[in-house]
Amino acid sequence: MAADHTRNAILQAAERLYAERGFADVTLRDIVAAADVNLAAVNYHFGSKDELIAELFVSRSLVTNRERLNLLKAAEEAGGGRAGIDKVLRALVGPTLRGCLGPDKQRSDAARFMIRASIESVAPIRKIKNREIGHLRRFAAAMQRSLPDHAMVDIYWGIHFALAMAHQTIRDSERLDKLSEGLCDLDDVQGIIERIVGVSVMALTGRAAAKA
Amino acid sequence: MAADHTRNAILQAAERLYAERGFADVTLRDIVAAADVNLAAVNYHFGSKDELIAELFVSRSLVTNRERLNLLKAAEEAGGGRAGIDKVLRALVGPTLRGCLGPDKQRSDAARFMIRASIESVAPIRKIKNREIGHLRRFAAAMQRSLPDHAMVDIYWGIHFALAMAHQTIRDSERLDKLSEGLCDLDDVQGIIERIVGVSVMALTGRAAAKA
DNA sequence: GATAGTTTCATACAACTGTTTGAATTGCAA
DNA sequence: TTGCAATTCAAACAGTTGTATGAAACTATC
Repeated sequence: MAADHTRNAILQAAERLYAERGFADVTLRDIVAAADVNLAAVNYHFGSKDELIAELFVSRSLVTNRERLNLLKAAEEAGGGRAGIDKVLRALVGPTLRGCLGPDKQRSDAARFMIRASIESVAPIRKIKNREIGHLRRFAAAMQRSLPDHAMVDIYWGIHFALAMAHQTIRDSERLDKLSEGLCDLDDVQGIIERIVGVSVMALTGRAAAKA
Repeated sequence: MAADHTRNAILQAAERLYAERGFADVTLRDIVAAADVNLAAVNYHFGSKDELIAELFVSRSLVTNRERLNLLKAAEEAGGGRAGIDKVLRALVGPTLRGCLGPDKQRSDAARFMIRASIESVAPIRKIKNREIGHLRRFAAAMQRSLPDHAMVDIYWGIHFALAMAHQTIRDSERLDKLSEGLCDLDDVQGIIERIVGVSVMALTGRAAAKA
């Protein structure tokens, strides 16, 4: 249908503008101007501004979550139902980091949008984030299979810390870059992933991780 | 002066309201109503809404930063100019965590305000945060004295990860609580500090930390 | 107790926001 | 072509926001 054209133009323009300028100072009028559609089109196609934002965020989250679970599944199948803890953690933090870090120039609107979403915490997105707990539980279960004699409480703290490091690196890569005067190479995504996985494995097991 | 009364009433009301409801949906009119002063008083005493927010944030930050540096200084003096890495890290993450975690009921408006400030990222605060790098460098220097044969790049990553864990625990304690179904005790502030310090020390040295 | 400076107040302002409306247009099926 | 639904459009709406104004009420000094 031709109507999809308008819908997609709005989604694409919104994602780009939010990625570039943040949620706070992008108005519907900015979006419709960029998408070259009428102001009323947003409410017609999405119901409200918040639903537009939510749809953007949900669709992007689904992609990341699917990738995470695929990696986890692959790792567990390769290990006969049990994956090494480093592999589980790599499946947890890898997709997001790969999506959101790396050289600025090649960062997609989608990636920058998700970075904004994690920095700015706007109402419609905040509500959705609360539903991601079910997703994390599957990683908790996998980690328990990987470390059968660990207490669950330590596993939860392990997930929490791993996500904290990944998240903060995405959120505030600028501060680390300034603080270290460029010493910390934020374009070396694979190196960062290994660093975070390494620390997380040590946090959980008290000893160094296997190399990737 | 009697004029200070109005100023302080505004500051106090603003802090309480921002702490309770966040920056997004507290207006100047809410603040002046709670402070029982005239609408124009905010612009008269602070210049603008943003300057009011900035003043609140700066004054609260100064308190935390001073406490951090006092702890660091004390630890270094006790160690003859060099503090154990665990003590440096405890000085870095302890004050914020003690201020912002612990049982809800006893959390002050100031603490909840700072939590909001870290979650919601509003423009006037974002600008100020960029100036905190000088403060962090003093911790980097102390860590270098503590671990003289470590590369600076690892020390920067250590600071980054330690702050990441502390910050995320404050930001998203709710998610961890839900995920772990209460298993992770977020009221045990000292326990959390030791957990974060422990992981950070391991991340830096590859071995377990000394007990507090 | 008059005066000058500070502080308060009610009110208006100007701009911007997301949303709604109802008519015009388009696309498609019969 | 006709009829009907889906879509687009310009315009207005209703509400909110932070800020400015100028007069009034204070306060302290001489």
